[in-house]
Formats: sequence, C-alpha cells, structure tokens
Amino acid sequence: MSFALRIRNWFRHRRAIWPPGKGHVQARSAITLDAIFEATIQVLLAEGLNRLTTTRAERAGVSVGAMYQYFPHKQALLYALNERYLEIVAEKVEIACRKHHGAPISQMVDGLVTAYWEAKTERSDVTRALYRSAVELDNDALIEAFAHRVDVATIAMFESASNASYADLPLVNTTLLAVIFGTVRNIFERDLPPSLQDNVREQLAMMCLSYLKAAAFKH
Amino acid sequence: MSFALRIRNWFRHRRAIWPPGKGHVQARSAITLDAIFEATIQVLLAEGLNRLTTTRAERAGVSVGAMYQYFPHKQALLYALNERYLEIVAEKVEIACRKHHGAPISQMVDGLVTAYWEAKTERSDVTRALYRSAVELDNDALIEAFAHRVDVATIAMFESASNASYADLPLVNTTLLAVIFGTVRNIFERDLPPSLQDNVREQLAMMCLSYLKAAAFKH
DNA sequence: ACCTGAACACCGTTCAAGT
DNA sequence: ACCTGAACACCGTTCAAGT
Repeated sequence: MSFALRIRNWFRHRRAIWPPGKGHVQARSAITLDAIFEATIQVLLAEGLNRLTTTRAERAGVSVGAMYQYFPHKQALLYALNERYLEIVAEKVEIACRKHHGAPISQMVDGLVTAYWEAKTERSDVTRALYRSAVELDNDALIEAFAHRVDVATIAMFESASNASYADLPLVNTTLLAVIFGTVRNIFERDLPPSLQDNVREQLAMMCLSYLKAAAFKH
Repeated sequence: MSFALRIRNWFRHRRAIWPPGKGHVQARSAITLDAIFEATIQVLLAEGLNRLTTTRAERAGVSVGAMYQYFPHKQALLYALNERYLEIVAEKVEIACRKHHGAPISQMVDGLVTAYWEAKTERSDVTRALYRSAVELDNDALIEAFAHRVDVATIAMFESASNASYADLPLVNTTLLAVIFGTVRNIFERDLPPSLQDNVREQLAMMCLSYLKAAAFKH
C-alpha cells in the first residue's frame, strides 16, 4: 500500500473513532494544525531538517502528543507540508495557463516560466527548505501528482496556441516541464548570485521558446 | 568555517596524532574505508536514508568505532560518498569534452548530454539514493565544486567549436549546464517509464542544440 | 595505528491521564 | 474530541580498553 494511501486511511481511522465536532471544537483542531505547520516551517528554516525534533516543536508551542494526533509519524508531517506547498504552486501555474489561452507560444512559454519561477521565488527560503525535506517514501507520488496536474494545464494551453501545433505534444510538454522544474531546482540548489539567476531565468525562457519553435508545425 | 574545511581539519588532526604508517597497516585502513563506503551504499539501497544506522552498519560488518575513526559524524560520511561519486561523473564529462574538441556544436551537445546521462544512468539505483542523501550543511559547496569543474571543461570545449561562437559564453554555458543537470535529476525523481525517459533525453539534446544555435554567431 | 563495543544523551513514538 | 507529558526503544557519538 502506498504511503499517501496509508496516511489517508489513518485519517479516516481517526475520524471513525472521533467523528468531527462543530463550532469552536472544530476550530480548535484547525488552529492546532496550522500551528503545527507554522512551527514546522519555523524550525525548518531556523535549524534545518535534522534539528527538526519533538523537543524543538514543544519549545515552539506544539506538544508531542498533539502532533501525533494529526500525523502518524514525522515523515507524514513533511509529506503534508510538501503537499500543501505544491498545491499552491500548481494553482498559480494553472491560473497562468488559463490566462494565456489562445495566445502565441512565445507568450505562453514566458507566462509559464514566469509563473513557476515566481511561485518558487516568492518565499525562496521555504522553497529551499522544502526541496531538502524530501520525504523518503512515496515522495515520487507527490511529485508525480504535481507534475500530472501541471501537465494537464499546460497541454490545454499549448493546444490552444494561435501560431503552432505539435506532432507529439505530450512528449514535447513532458520535456518542457522536466526542463523547467529541473532547471529551477538546480538554480536554487546552486545558490547563484541573484543577478546571474535572473539572467539564467531569461535564457531558460529563450531556450524553451527556441525548442518549441523547432518542434512545431508553424501556422 | 565551512563544513568541507572542518572535515579536512579533522583529518589533519587525526594524522597529527597518528602519523601515517606503512605496508599492511596502511593497506588495512584503505580496506576499512572501502568497506565503510561499500556498506553504506548497500544499506542505503536496501533500506533507505533514515534506516542507515550504526546498528545496520555493524550488521554489514563495520563497527561503530571504526566509522568514527574515518568520519567525525554521519553527515561527513554522506558528504564523502557524494564527493566520491561526483568525482567519477565529472571525470567522465571531462573526457567527453576533450573528445569533442574542435567539433561542430551539434556533436558537442550530443556528446555532453550523452556522457552526463550515461554517467548517471550506469548505476541509476546509486544515483537516486545519492540524490536523496543530500547533506544538510554545505551540500551547496559540493555541488558548486562539481558545477565549476564541469563548467571549465565545457567552456573549453565550446570555445573550440568549429561552427559557432558566443557573445556571452559563460552565461550560455551556465544555463546549459543548469538545464542538463536539472532535467536529468527531474527525470530520476519522477521515475518515468524507460522508453519515455529515452525520448525525453533525446528531446533534451535537441532542445539544447536549438538553444545553442539561437544564441550563436554562426560561422 | 587502528579496532571494538559498552555507555550516554537525545530523538521518535506511544499511551494513560486529563479537560 | 482533543491535549499533555512521562516512559520506552532506538540511534548518533564518545571513549576506555584491546591488538
């Protein structure tokens, strides 16, 4: 059974034992959950992944027992944190894709790279911390789900392009996303000086565009 | 003080206390070191990063004390393992770069992508395990050293191109490497089906080439 | 000059008791 | 329906003793 599924079952199990309450009790659990996420990010940023401990969580105001009421183990917490974060990034990319529907491919590529880049750069400390917090088991499933969601959005966008079409759009699109996701991660990992980062980002957009032009049947 | 430097000092400190011996005694330490690396990779592949424990190392025939004679802490072991691995990859890329000296850029790009890809794919289980074992502190320095070494090799290669030259080769080259390194990692992370992997690899080479063509002053 | 493994501090996880 | 924190098992690291 997959990791994501095991966690989902664990939640279901908990709800079966304690069916959801109402009003302030319900609110309390949401508050605790937010507090856990908040404390986790704080510790992650200030101390790093291997100093993310129960002791430090307690110092940050979250008791051990409370944590284990929401997550079956530490990995599940990190998994949920990544899921939450990727959700936000995916949504921003989807919005950008919808915005450029029917546009020429040059605008699409630019919009896509910009949206993804900005979603990652907005809180670059969090982005870097989460890149490093990669869950051991089933991290693949998380990445896969994210990649698929973005894939659907960008395919729909490129299909609507006013000035190009493709013999094998799925392949072209998969390549394009692998390149964008991968390159952005690489830049974060290398911690290049900001001005160079911007230049590389610009070159990346140019590179994607020249690829899309080379691979297209032009209209 | 950087992590790499601290480790180097630690080694120096040890040698000061026990200056290097000769013959079979010297050989013994080399054998132990290899045994440690071997055991580490075995456990990493079989059990994963967070089950890489001293207990399991002992079961694999390496005593705790022996490990701490060679590495000041667990992170240092993983650091050394990554360093060793990147050393091999860098050398393969350098060889490929020398081989395509003076060739047309299409052959250069193809040779570069192929060399890097094959170096990573040769033991894809090890590659994936090491991607995940990223050291907390100073992993950047490791990646940076590797990137710089490859950078020097590829710049030298592209400068010798028979059919193109560039206004800003350092930027073009940095972009190209970020794209290749990043995309390959992304493909490993996503664990795409092998046939699709090959297709993406092919598209990647094509993409790099179309970028280099677009960015060049042609001869 | 190097290896062994018991000892210790700390971390992940559980669970009885509380509200 | 949710929270607390002491208790326990296990892991990273040290160090006295061995060869």
